[in-house]
Amino acid sequence: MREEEFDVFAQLCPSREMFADLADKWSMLILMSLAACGPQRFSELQRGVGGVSRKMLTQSLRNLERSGLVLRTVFPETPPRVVYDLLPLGRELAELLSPLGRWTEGHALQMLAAREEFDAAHARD
Amino acid sequence: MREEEFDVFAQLCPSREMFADLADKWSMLILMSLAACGPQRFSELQRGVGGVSRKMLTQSLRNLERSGLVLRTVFPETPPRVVYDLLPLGRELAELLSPLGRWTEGHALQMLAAREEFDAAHARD
DNA sequence: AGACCTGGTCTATATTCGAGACCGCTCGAC
DNA sequence: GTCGAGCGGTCTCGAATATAGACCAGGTCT
Repeated sequence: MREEEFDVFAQLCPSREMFADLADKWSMLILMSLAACGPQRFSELQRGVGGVSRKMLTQSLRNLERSGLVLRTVFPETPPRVVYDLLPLGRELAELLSPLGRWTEGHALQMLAAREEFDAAHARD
Repeated sequence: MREEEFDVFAQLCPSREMFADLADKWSMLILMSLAACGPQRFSELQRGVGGVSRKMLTQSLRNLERSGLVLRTVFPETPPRVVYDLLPLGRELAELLSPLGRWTEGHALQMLAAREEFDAAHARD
């Protein structure tokens, strides 16, 4: 029993909603950065994940925090420090995500070549 | 040598551009569907990937085709059939993606619970 | 004192998405 | 033969979303 309970391919399945939230450029890069560089504060993450705006960083982090993947800790020093770290659930996920990043880096050239070929073939129309 | 050549975290790196294209709900689900159910025609994919519009399906498939991940074949029968299948590059990627889908299905409940807890904690403000 | 870093929020604009109409073609039912 | 449906798309429109950048109240550095 409980096989087939959840299905990411089904539009109305809760797991699909979760998948749609996680299958996002910034969320994935944030988790990968936390996995690769350890706990980081807000501005470290912003520098680590090149090109992310403060708004999207805040938004994605809140989402990850809400889903129990990331822990946000405020150290009440002066000035206060805010540090983000992976929770066990987030670490599990990040371990599936990191290979994806490495694969992309390793195959970027092949994909770029395919794109040029495709574009050349379709320019002749 | 050639270590550090590509870096998905760098905003201007070609691999990051590729990553941004692939780290997309529909592209990932399409690759996963092709990996799980084998070659499929356009309308089969549309039914398989619940909730995708024809527009986004076309767009994502073109993108995957352009990057050399997916092969589009038109069988000149009457009426013509259009079949999409994974190329080796796409199959490699799909093999990293599928675990992600299964993980999401397996941990959806935990994440939903975390969300409820988070929302409850922040409603008391 | 003036400039910068911190962790954000807010707004205005640009981009993207989803819903649905439309298309020409072919098939099966009536 | 004609009505409706399925095929593989394209086009358009309004709504949702992303990006860029200003702003903020503190504290630190020079």
